[in-house]
Amino acid sequence: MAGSGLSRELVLRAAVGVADEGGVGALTMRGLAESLGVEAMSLYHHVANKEAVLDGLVEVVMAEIEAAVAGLDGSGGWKAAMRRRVLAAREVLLRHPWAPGVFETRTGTSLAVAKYYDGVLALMREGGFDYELGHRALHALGSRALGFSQELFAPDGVEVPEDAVAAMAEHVPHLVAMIADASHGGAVLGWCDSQAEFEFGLDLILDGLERLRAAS
Amino acid sequence: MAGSGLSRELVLRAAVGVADEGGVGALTMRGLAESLGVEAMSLYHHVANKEAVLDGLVEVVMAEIEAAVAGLDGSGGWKAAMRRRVLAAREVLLRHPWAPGVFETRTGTSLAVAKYYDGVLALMREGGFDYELGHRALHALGSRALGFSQELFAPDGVEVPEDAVAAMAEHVPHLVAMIADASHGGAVLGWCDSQAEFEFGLDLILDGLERLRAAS
DNA sequence: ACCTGAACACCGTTCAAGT
DNA sequence: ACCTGAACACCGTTCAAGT
Repeated sequence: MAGSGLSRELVLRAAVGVADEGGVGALTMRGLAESLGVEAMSLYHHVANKEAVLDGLVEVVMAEIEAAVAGLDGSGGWKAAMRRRVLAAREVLLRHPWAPGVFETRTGTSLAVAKYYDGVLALMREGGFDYELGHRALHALGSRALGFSQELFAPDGVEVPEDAVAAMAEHVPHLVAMIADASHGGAVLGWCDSQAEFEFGLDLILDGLERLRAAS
Repeated sequence: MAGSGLSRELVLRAAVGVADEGGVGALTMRGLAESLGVEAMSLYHHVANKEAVLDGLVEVVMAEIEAAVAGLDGSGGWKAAMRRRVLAAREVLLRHPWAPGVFETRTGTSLAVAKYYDGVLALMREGGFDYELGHRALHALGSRALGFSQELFAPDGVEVPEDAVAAMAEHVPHLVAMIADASHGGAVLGWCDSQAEFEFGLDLILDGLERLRAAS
């Protein structure tokens, strides 16, 4: 009777909301249910278990990425098109900072992710890659094709307290000198413009691949 | 009286053993205690909490890596030396397949990891990098400097069942064609020689960096 | 000082019962 | 068909008590 109207979609949408707000650590079946105004056990009528919720999270994010990628300009050669695609995917992931961590535990089983990489491979095929180089290119890009890479320090722009840096200083003289040298730097390890760094690494790989393609 | 003689070191060594056998998922305070023939609460006299155990795990693995890297041949220029260093680190990580996942949740706070990257940066400095390019190089390498990168499919050599591949086939035509084309391939997604793929990606980045260094 | 049992506040999940 | 309360088998961790 005009009841709750719970559904798999509603559950997953709520799960994304919970994760966006508090990270995957905050995502519990009980908490998720509460955010839907329902009892925890009701969720099990729409998803098999928590693993299925996490699988669903990947699906939702991949759908957002596919939507962002769908309307993209394909001109300017494979490299330019790939660059646009990756940076569009990255923008989606930046809205869901918990997503990379979830992806890492499930790539390999997700059809949505496989489809995305299929599109990436198609783009390279059109650009003149044979399957062997395309295959290696996929591995060389790795998660960068989806717009993320492991950060070394202070992953999510976390500020490292000044005294922790001081305590480290004598053990990592080169890192300290590097920070001091950085024109854009304060004395924190979280100073990096990670977008610029991401693009640098991406271009390094794309340029390398283009060189190999041209030589093949 | 010749008692248990528990210590932080013993606890961490046992924790590595548990993780090696069953993954981090199998690592619980209660289970860890049992593997030491002790009550769970005894652990808290030697480590602050579970987070501290995970921090310690990183320390232990980094110590293994530093030991492996210490005796390495430094000849042949920065690129050759770096390649040897990264592959030596990778060998250690292959013995602890759970380690990358733990690293990803704590790089940024680990002094041991910072020290390792300090060494990597030192190597590049000696090879003629200025701090700015060295900085970018660290980000471009990312976790590859430690010997691991995100795998796209079947992360740990997990075999994807044949029927799952068949179900995917119509949605990922290029991936299917790529697999069919692969000379070394059966019809599974887990076919890759991931060591060769890792080295390909590593060399792509190292070659790109050397080009930039030489031009600078 | 180090170790322990009982207890607390959480988890995911099962099951039998409700409507 | 969908939702629920109680219960089970786990967690990490605190606390007061033992030696």
